[in-house]
Amino acid sequence: MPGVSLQALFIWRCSVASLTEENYLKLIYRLSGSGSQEVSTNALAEQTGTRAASVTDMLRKLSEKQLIHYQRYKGVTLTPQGRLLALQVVRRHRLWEVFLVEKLGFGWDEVHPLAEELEHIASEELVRRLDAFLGSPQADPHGDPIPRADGSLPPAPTQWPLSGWATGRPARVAGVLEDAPALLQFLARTGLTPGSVVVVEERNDFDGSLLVSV
Amino acid sequence: MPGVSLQALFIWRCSVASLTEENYLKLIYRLSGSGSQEVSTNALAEQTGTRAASVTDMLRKLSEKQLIHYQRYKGVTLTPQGRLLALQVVRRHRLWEVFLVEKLGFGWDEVHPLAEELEHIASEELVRRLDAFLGSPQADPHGDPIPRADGSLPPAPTQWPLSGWATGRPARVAGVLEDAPALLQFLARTGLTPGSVVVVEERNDFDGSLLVSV
DNA sequence: AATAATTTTTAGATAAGCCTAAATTTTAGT
DNA sequence: ACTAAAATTTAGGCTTATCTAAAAATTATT
Repeated sequence: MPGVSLQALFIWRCSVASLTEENYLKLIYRLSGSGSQEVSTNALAEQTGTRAASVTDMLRKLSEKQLIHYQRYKGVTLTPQGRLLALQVVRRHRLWEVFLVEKLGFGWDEVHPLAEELEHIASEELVRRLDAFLGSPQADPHGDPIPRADGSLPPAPTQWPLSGWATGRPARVAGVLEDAPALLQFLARTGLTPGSVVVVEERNDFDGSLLVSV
Repeated sequence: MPGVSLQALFIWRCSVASLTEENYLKLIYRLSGSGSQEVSTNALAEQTGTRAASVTDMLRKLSEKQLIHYQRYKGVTLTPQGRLLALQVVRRHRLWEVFLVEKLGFGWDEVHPLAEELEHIASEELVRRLDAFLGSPQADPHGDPIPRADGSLPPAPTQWPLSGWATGRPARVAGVLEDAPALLQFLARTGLTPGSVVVVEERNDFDGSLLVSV
């Protein structure tokens, strides 16, 4: 019987990322526009609420773990492994948001902070069962697509920014790009929720504001 | 208008405990037999999988936060605040276990590790809604009582003779009615001790004997 | 192209939670 | 009661993720 060289074996290290590392990967994914552009150290520092020096430390670490492509002073992008991890975190986040809204009756504008905590529970079995329990939803309560278990994305419904929509022509709200609680609460109060139908009444070009009827 | 002394105002500091601190409080609650006896440093070290020196560090910290009564070399007990925090963690743990079994279809024996993670999400609104969603259960899938939001405990589960229990359905041994030493030794040898979980595999009606797995 | 401004990195420090090794206190055995 | 054993604490270090301050690289301006 011929010997088999152990050098020939490779394994996937699963769940290599700490909670903090997961948050960095998720953020890099978001700021890079789903993975296309490079993300700067300062941009990450601003979004994480930390200092650039701390970000640099973490980037070196993620780079050693082969989760990002990183060269000093040049910004970062995700590797395929890093991208998959980021997408799994996003998947968990959005599934929990569906749960919180559909099953527990939370408002769609209240669930983001809770999902930020729930998303870090990495059990694949849990995610599989949660997904089935919710009926394998394609989008979260904000209208954002939920990545599949393999990291692929369901087709996004075609969407345009409301700022470019013609006045007087009805449009259905597909989602909101920001997740600042104050903004989401304001939108919820005025009825500007995903699925609602709105009409742009006036466009004020001097400051870019819109007068919208729901 | 009469002045109101600020000395008359007391507040609850909410969520004073880190994840690790919560785990210590929960463990002290359990090892103290729901708060009655003192717990030793070594007992905590054994259960947390850490060294006694690390436990001492944490005890000093919890003591400064007024969550435990602690005197060097004398063991610890929970203060009322510490006890309430521990009970809230236990409440969340057991509610999530009900969710995982009843809603996601996990086996009752698979849910503990997941609940260990979910229990640390401290949002009171989340717990309130989860409780309502589950129909305010009184006990978790193992039959353990779920503390109420105010820290009170529902009446302990009623007890039945094992001889009348359905086959295949797990049961927790509550006690033994006889005290013949030979019987108790036999039961101890086979692991049939109070607190152990058993399943009746076969019932032999001809002689009333049971085949039980522990 | 040279310099000023900005961005990013390096160097050295801190707090939480853990460690080992050594000292101390308590408990148990004679 | 006195010593041996066990339990507990103290002292000093390590790692992770953060910080500030200073140095280096890049980008922008003149």
